[in-house]
Amino acid sequence: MRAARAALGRGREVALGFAAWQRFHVPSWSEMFQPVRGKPDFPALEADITAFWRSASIYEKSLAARRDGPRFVFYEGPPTANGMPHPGHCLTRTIKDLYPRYRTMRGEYCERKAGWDTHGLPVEVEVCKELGIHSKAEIEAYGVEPFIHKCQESVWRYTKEWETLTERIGFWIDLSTAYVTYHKSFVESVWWALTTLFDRGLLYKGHKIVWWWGQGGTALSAGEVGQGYREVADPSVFVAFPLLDEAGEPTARCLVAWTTTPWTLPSNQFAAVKADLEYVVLREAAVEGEPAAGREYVIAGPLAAAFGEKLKMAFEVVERLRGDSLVGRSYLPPFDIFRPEGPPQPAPLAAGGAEPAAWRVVAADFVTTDSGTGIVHVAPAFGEVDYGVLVAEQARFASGNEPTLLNPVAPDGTFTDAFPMGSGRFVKDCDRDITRDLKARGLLVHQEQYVHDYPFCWRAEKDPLIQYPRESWFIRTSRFREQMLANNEQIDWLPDHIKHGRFGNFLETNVDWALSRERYWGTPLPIWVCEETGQAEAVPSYEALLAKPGVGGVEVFDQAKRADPDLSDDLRVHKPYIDAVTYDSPFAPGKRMRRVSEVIDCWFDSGCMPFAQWGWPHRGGDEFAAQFPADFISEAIDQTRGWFYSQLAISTLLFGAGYEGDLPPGAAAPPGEYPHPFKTCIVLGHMLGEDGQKMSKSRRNYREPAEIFDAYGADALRWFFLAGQPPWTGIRYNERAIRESIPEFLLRLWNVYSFFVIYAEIDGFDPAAVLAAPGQLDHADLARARGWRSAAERGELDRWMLSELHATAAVMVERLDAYDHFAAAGELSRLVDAVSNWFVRSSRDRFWAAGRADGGPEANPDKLDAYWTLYETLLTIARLAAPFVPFVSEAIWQNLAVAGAGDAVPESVHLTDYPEGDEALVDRDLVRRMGVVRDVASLGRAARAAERLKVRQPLSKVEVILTDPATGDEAWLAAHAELVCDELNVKQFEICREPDRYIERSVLPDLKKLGPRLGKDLPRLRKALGTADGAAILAAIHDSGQATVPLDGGGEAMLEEGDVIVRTTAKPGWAAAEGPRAVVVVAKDLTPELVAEGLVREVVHSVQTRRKTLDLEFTERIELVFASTSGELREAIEAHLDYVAAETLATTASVSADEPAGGERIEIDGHPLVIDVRRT
RNA sequence: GCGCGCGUAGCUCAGCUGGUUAGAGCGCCACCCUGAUAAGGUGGAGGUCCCUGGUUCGAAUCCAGGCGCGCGCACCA
Repeated sequence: MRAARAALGRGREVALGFAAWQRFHVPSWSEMFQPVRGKPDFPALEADITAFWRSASIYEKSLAARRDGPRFVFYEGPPTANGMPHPGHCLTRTIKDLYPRYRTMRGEYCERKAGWDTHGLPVEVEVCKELGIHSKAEIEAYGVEPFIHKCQESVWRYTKEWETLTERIGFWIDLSTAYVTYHKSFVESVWWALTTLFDRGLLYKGHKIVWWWGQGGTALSAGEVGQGYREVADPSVFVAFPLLDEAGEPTARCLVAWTTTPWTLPSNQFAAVKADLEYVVLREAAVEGEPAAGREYVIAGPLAAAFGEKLKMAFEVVERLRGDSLVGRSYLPPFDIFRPEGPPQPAPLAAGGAEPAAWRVVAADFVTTDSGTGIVHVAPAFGEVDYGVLVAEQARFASGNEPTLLNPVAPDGTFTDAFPMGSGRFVKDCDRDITRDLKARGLLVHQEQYVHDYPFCWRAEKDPLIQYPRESWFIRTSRFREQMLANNEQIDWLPDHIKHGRFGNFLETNVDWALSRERYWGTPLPIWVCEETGQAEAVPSYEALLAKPGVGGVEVFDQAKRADPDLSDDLRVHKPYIDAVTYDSPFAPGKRMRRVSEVIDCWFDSGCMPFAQWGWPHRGGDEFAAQFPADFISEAIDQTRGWFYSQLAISTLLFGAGYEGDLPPGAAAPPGEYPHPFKTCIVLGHMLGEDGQKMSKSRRNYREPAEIFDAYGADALRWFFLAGQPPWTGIRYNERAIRESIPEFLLRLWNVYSFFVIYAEIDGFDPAAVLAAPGQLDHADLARARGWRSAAERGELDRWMLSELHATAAVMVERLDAYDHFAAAGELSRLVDAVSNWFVRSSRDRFWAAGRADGGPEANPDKLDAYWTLYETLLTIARLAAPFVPFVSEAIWQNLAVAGAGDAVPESVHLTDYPEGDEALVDRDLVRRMGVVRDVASLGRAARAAERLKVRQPLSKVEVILTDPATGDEAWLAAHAELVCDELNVKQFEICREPDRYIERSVLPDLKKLGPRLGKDLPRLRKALGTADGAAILAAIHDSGQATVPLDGGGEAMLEEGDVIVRTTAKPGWAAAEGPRAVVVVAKDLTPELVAEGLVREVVHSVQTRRKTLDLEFTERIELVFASTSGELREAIEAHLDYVAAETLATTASVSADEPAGGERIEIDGHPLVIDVRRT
């Protein structure tokens, strides 16, 4: 292929193939560049580029070229492919593409291994929806084996959409070697991690109150619970607990307890008060004509008033008492399902004496007066704190007499027969009946709605979670809190407040990781238990399992495989097959080891990804060693407690001191600065819909990514993400904003590119012809071309452009190295604006000047300079822009570099080195001074506009007054008189000799300087200077070095050089405009000669318009015939006939009073004119 | 409730180590320019810089207290 292309000579054919190019380039007449269409079809262009990258394996080549470079390690946080990708994923994929691309261009070797998160509740729930089932019983009835098969299929449901998106947005990543969390190799790495934790005593089984998903029959981790909070209105009830007298009979005095979970009242075991808090006993005040109500309420003193208001009743306080005086009193619980008949029976305490084991007032520190009544209903089965009360009470009683946990709720979240009223119904659904019953029995003191956030299952959104006592497996992460915090210190977070804010806070409040899930589709917990003794051991791999003595049950999978040869071998390590594998117990002769039934939290899978993606430590030692830790990761903010945490926690626990001893024999130890798994993390904001609300399918407040790609292209979307706002602000996904970002950058760049190609063709500018060794076509490479002149030899405009170019490159590198692509994009945008609106604009004449640009005998050196400058600028911009907008950059590179130089230059812009900027070409003084010229031009246009002097009308003179003559810019500006005259269409440029005619100078104090010195006198000085003669003060400072200003109300202030700022304002009556650096005045007076010239310019403009309507080529010659009844106009045209002909490429031109047959009838400033443009 | 972030033009956002007339882009209006034109230029309209109080000669910027929005946390019993 390479040889074939070389045989074609200078590689004219473009790598994309000509047919593809024709779609966005008009058919060629050229020898150099493919002509560029003025109106690019970006989506079509991108499709062609994508095809080119794929067929030419550009991504693979970009890796191969950097194989020996330093590593840049990137981790792909695995998405789940069982849902459609949405705009948020486009953002992450854009950011994840930008930095690897950039780093690769910088010479680093950046492998990009894709990954898929495949396990867990989301998948199971999806499958259940599909099967129309919900509960675990239904899954069991359907069969675990077919269910698992469904899960495995479901995981790949939208893979195609994901792959399409990935390629379409230009995210370069290796999908073919993607890691998959359900693969055997991945699972075995996770097993190794769990075995290591188990052997170190960090994985334990605990009896705890967990957040429980009743319908799903499993506990959830803190992370999962956090995802499901929702605001709901729950019943809020105030319930009377009558205190018992010595005989065990209820009295009229009642404790008032408050709860938002009436369904926990049947399980009440204690009432808690705060020992040192004051409580009051309230009695309903007597109302005239009615007997005083007999009942008394005990409630915390500070809450009594609010309580009275709620009940809209007047109470009198009959007694005040401290909380500890209530401790030990028995009361009547709201339900008697667990309570024996008769008075409470005391049970012996460990320390001697006796007390009733339950339904007794206890003291507890967690009681507050923030809300409620200061008396807490304690149901140990359904609250972590409540459970703590029970454990503490149990410790007080003599062995065998402890209070037991009372639990009338089954694991599926329904009441058992122990509570007949709710038997078989979900607990929360019984709140209303329970409340009604309490009311009927006179125990309901008050009822209202309480709006608060309550957790629901993050996947089954209608299922509320409940706190529930359960045996569950935990990882002792809380023991590593300090180490995790220390490791966090070493991570660079963007934005940096994440480190000590969200993420740091989350680590501070770390609790043990509730790891196990009583589910089906997940990494099985690799723990086998002796059926006799209950002793357990963990198994680090399938191979280790097979090596166990007397292993059996492996054949279950083999049989299934025979029945279905398509069955994936990866399922060997999954339920239900793995559950069949048992082996001889080392703990009890003749007994078997059986696996526990649980699978694990899928977040643990993804957190193991740094090593599990290679199957380490069982295999992949070299890869892991080279790819840990990551230099860069990026995900959205919801991953703080997800993937960001799981990676850090696992890494900290596993790779802290002494991990080497836990590696299997022969496994490579990981290198690097352990144990933080990533060095830099960009935390992305959440994307919002068009209306600023959360994106939601049902609200239809965003357009599908595919539609955006089809309408505007991937580069437009990428640019919108990268240049629109810093990545961590919540991004409004706004179609209008995406559309509008095109002209301001992509199209502007394209226009310059198109301009260059058009004129390069006309002038025969052909770099490839004069470059023996083009290299990467950077400054040094171009210097070897024939006819090339160094920057020092070129004009100021060229030097200025090159200076801007190289300075911008340097800043962009500096910004991108700091992961600040937003600022880098801003620089790039400014650069493109500078090329388009100053360099090209000011250089037009040079491109249109006589002579060729081909290095031949007719060559015009200045013209050639302009081409070389623009050529270098465009190529460099293509490379600078490549990580941001990879498609357009590639299109420009293909045409400007590959089309001419063929194999002699890198085949793709993404195979070039990122420009770093050549400091030697940067001339900051020139840039500043060019800024002055641009200011003057801009002010001149403003002055014209203010007087309605249109630019086509030539004026005699422009005068400039510089605000600060000391800079020495005067002479420099005078030297650029031609440029200014050109821009402003004036005949003469002058630095004003008598500025006082046009301007006034006033003197302002430099507050920053004088503030600290004068303090309170400052306002008076400002007032004094406001009315003072500025010129006199300036003169005084100039002559004697200081000026004295008298202050109102006495005293004076002394001013020295540098204490004041001079402001220049234009006097009224002149066509003048003022800016911070200069005042520009244009002469308004018109001589007949100037008027005539103005008319001629109008005529030329009309002819050009006519050429355009006739669709003439830029170089096509014409014949011109004018006719006008206006003598003034005829004279003007006649006087400038040569000029008109030259400007309009007319071979002949004539003007007469007689109207010709053809032609267009128009009016020029009130003068009638007929123009006849004829093709030659 | 606690924590993090945010509140500046119609929209999207800069500015915020205190300093003079608070900026940019887009949108809108007017005019201009147009041999790159889905461009470009100049001007204009549009602001209680969320509120209140404090520190200071001076506050969009610092401090305190509110209010509002987004997100996170969770022993709201």
